[in-house]
Amino acid sequence: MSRYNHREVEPKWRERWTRAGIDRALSPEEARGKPKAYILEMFPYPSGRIHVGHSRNYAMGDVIARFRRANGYNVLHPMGWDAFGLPAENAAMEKGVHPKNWTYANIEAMRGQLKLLGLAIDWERELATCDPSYYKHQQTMFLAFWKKGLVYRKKQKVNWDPVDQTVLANEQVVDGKGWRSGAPVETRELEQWMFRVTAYADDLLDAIGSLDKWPDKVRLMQSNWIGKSHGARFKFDIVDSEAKIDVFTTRPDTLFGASFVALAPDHPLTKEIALRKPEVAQFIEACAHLGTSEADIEKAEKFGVDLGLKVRHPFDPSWELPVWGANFVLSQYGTGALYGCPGHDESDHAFASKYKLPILPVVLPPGADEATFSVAQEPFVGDGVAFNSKFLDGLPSREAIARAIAELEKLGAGEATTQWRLRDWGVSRQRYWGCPIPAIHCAKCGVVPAPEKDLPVALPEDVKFDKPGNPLAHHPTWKQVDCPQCGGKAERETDTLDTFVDSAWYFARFADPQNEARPFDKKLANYWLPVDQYVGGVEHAVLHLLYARFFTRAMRDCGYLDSPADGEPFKSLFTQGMVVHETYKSASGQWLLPEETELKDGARIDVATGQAVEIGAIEKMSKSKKNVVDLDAFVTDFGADVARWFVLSDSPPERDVEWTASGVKGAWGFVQRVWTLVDAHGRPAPEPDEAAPAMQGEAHALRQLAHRAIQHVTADIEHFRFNVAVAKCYELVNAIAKLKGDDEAAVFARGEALRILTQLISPFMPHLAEECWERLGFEPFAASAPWPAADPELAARNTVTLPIQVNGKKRAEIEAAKGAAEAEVREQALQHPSVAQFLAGQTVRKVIVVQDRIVNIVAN
RNA sequence: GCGAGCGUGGCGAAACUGGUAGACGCAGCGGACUUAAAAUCCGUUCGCCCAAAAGGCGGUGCGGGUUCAACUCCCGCCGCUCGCACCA
Repeated sequence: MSRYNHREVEPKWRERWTRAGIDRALSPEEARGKPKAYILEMFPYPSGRIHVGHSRNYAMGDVIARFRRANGYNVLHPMGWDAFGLPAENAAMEKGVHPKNWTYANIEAMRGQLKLLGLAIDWERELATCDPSYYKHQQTMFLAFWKKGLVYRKKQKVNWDPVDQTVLANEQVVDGKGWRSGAPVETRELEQWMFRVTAYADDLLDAIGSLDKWPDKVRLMQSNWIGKSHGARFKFDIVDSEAKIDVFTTRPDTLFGASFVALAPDHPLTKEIALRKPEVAQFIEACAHLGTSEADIEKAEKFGVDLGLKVRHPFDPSWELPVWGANFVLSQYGTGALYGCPGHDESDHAFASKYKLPILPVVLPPGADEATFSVAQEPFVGDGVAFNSKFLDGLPSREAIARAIAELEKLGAGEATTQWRLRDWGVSRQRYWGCPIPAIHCAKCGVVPAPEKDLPVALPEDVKFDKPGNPLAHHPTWKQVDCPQCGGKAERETDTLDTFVDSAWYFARFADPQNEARPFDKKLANYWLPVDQYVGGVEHAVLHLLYARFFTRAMRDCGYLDSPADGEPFKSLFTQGMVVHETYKSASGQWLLPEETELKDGARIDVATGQAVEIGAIEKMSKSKKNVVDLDAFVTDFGADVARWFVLSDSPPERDVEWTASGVKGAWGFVQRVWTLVDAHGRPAPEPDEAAPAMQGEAHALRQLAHRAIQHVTADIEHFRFNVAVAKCYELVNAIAKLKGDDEAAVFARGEALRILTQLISPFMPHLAEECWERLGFEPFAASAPWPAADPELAARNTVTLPIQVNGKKRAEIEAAKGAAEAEVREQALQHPSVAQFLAGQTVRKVIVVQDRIVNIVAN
């Protein structure tokens, strides 16, 4: 009897796998007709070290990758590093390390840690986005996009992060704060590089419908983000002026309920009037001081100022409406101006109530009475029937909208339009540690592309981080260059690309990561894409996934790839839950690592001081709260398999799992138990196709259970029900342990069950599986063995236990042949003694027999 | 405010298209082995009634409904989580 020693076993098998090269993805030619499966986990940012919390994401992808491989797929399961980004520069400033050295040292450390997990990854395809051999191609594509009109420059108000000293995309502003720094965002006007994401707005929205293997939640979030609304855009003529005010509305049917027009504080007209009207200038000033955080918005009252202008109603030139500046009008949405219809819009109602503007009802809710219906207290925002609206009267809202638009078009005042919430993606970042934008500014020629032969435009390495701002711009010589057009003195663009650009196409690069001439070979990309299974956190539901969808379309339209033709990079997406852990705080208020505490007499104490520890919320493992469990130490103590098994076993994969000592203990115990059983069996297991000796009783029952387990676990892995698959494995182990005896039948059944168990746990605990595989007399690898096939006859049930209910309450059980005739089952049920007892003195009204399921007798 | 999801034992959770609620794990309890502990193994565990067994009653956040049958479907509440946030 030998105890399972993971410290020897795990490294041994990893070494053998590597030597045999079993994790290498085959070329399309080598694959010879095998179907392909591209399994990918969102690649990590090399922040320093990996903790067990990170492992869940990779463990899930690895289960799928190994499962697909066992099922005969040519699997691509690569790993890379999202390696550009601010933390490297912060480290440079804090510790004086060069971002490059810091990043590569982290990659080195994290690669070693990831390898400890025994992931079936094709490491030959590893890439880092900060490597010039990677970003060179990104620059090439940037130029191609530029040529195609998908890249442009625009002077724009931008979100400026005062702490990180850089521009942020709208998507990176969370509650008015920088997503990374947490500092309140300011606005600045800057010349920006933009990606024309809106060129694909319609397609990006429509295609969401075809992403049936994405979580509904993510699809909804993307739809909302893109935010398409249909409506009308039209002009109001300003009284005593040639000028007009352009507005957007989704409800032109309520035009006869208009009582004012409102402009955004930074609308050009508002600003113009502010020059001569101090109260308007004051209003603008007041708006600028309003915070944009959640709390601020909630308590921000609507306010405005009368601009002193009048406009004519498009349907009735004699009807004049006042023009106001209002704080609730957004300059970035629509035209930055709207007409207020207080009767049928919440904001307009609040505004009109405050400033005593007319509130007119023009839409009658279904069932309401025209004579008594009022909107004085509450606006009605739903659909109904137009009234008080001249030629619209009597039309249902939908028709009234169409009719109103037709009228606006006839008058030449406006037209139907579509409005998007989605805006183009500003990608300029005033940082050093990012992909340089391959453009040159020439005083004579303007902004010109860097010549393709000069790519990559590489980052200089001799940079200083001694002052705030962009070190590239401060570099003494780097930006000096000759204009490729006129040959005169010119300057390089010093902005770098948002790191979300790097991650918007890395999955395509994995198809052909060593290609020097091109981003990737078209044929290879066509072969591997789309990613069949993508696994990552929900936090990327909008940003990364939207950008990747945009990029794939842009790459397709610039001729880099043909497939996926629909431009969808990720066929199936799974968003996994986090690993959470209790947080601990010392008496002095410092966060403590779990290992800095211990349980003593049921209370948790600080090891250093012996004082009680304050136990905080159970949160996502994070460095800042120190509620992390280091991977290396854990693997040394318990092994990678225990970590993998545990993070997949306790909770459904989409839900968070709490890392607990007892859970670890359970997984550890299971590993030992499996090994003990295999080891104790002490002889080779039968080959999968070996004929079984005749048997009945417990041995036969074990065979049945094992073959059913194959069916269950197979379906569970397919459907991402890892926790249920794990439970089935426990069940199988319990059954194997129960079967005693050393006769031929028992030995066969046990050996077969152990072989099946080994194969079923192999995607989850690959090291243990190999050790068992070898002990059972197989070679070379459990990891390369075909997935076990269930014998349909064994897995099938020939008898079923049927519950018998009387009036919906279970009273008895009977054994019946599977598929037994209804009449037979019915008789058996009615005659059952405990059923008869309940039927005494009652009349049977009805007997419901659901085949192989249940019998219900209705009596009274 | 709008939208989505969730709510099941002491805990994490199972339950396929409505068909035996609580699989499996943790913790607990009892036992075996041990001088003892750890480890391991075996048994047991939703609550209530009954001395116990047999058995019965109740039970999936709350209140109603549909159905022979509801964790599952419908209506109305309550609570939690996430996303969006003055989008005209």
